[in-house]
Amino acid sequence: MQYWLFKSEPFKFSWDDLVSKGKAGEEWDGVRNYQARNNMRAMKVGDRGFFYHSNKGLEVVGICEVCALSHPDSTADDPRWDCVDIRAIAPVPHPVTLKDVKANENLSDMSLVNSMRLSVQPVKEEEWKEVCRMGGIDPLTLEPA
DNA sequence: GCCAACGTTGGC
DNA sequence: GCCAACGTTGGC
Repeated sequence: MQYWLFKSEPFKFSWDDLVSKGKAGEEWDGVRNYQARNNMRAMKVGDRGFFYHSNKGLEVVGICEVCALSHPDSTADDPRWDCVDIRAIAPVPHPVTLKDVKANENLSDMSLVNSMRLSVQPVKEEEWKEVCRMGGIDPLTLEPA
């Protein structure tokens, strides 16, 4: 399994919006950046991702799961844009802020810090565990820890 | 709301 | 294929 991070501006599409979509999840459309698209093309069903609120909040608020492989973005009129579908699987009990991430030396290589503008990012397994720990969630059971 | 960073576009 | 202009992202 691989790990990822999805950024969204909460006033456009928030964690609560994703939760309200339930098991069916939501097409992660609108991405018009090659690197982000390539990341989505590399995803497999069952891969997990952090859901991060950009602009407002600036924190990891939930954990989601890829529930459909990349496919053409239904909102794009250009066939080069693909996207996956994701669904919410667990909230993060104590949202992990960008400030917290920046302050943690173990996370100094995270894309969130170094590739600020990339909206769909890979997350290393150690980073995944560390952010889960900070957020008070067990990375295996997804129960509060 | 500002502006730095950075990706994309398009003229040459 | 270079690079200036431009648009967008996203933290502050």
